[in-house]
Amino acid sequence: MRMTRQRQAILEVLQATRKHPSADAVFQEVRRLLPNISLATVYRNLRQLSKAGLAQELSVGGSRSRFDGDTSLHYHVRCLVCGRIDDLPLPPRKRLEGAARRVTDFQVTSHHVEFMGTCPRCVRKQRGAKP
Amino acid sequence: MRMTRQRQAILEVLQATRKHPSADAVFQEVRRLLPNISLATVYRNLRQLSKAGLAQELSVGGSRSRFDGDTSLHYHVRCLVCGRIDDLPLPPRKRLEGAARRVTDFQVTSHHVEFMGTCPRCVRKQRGAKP
DNA sequence: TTTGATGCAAAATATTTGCAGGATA
DNA sequence: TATCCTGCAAATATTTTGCATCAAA
Repeated sequence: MRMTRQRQAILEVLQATRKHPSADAVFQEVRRLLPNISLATVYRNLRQLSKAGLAQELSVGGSRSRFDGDTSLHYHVRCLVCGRIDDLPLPPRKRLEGAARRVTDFQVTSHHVEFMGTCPRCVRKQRGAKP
Repeated sequence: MRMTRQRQAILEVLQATRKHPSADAVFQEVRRLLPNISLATVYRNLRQLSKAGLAQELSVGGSRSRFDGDTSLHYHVRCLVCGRIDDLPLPPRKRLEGAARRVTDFQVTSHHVEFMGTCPRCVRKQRGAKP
């Protein structure tokens, strides 16, 4: 991966803030250093940097919302290959919220845990595809 | 809230599946019952049902991705009022992944915890706005 | 009846892609 | 120099909104 001025600048902006900016917010900030940079470049680099492990995308799983008719507190697993989401029959760790309250001044009212990995179907596909 | 045929149908679809469908997937499904329903109605209802506690939106926090220059495993708190996201200095519960593996056939490789609530600034605003 | 809800189309937002030219290793 | 990368514009994708009309309570 080439370290272009644009990529460099995006990475710097990302590492200099604690604000978890959106792509557009990164764009606005980087623009102050490189006024000609384009939003497309920011998008491309955010994705590439995330893939390379130099940044991370929050609430992974793409841009579309997913809905659940089960409103009880329960956790999810998401397949990083195909996007499939399953429920996880795991008792919720309500006590995590207590731990969170001790280290933040937010009023914490709920939490959610998402596990990530590969679903059985995609595991099989990957195994079959390699040889 | 009026229980229209559309709302009824959307709710039924949502409760009949374990697939955590996107808005469009719900639309396609509901269409089989009510061929004239519009996508806008589905969106409006998904939002309203979620607000009413009859459904829930996964990976809450809106439609835009957020990025983080800190790639270490750490948790986040999100303000449900203004969208602000803070890091949480909480030691990651790596052992959660073991618990997850015991109840799913996904290959679990990582996890993320997001707490939700209200940030101090919005708490103050709400207090000031009431009287 | 009253008023919230719908369908349609258009607008607003968010993200991705094709392509010709430019910069990095 | 060989590619990978960029900027621009156009294409997609996703979600929201205005408005006249409809239907639930």
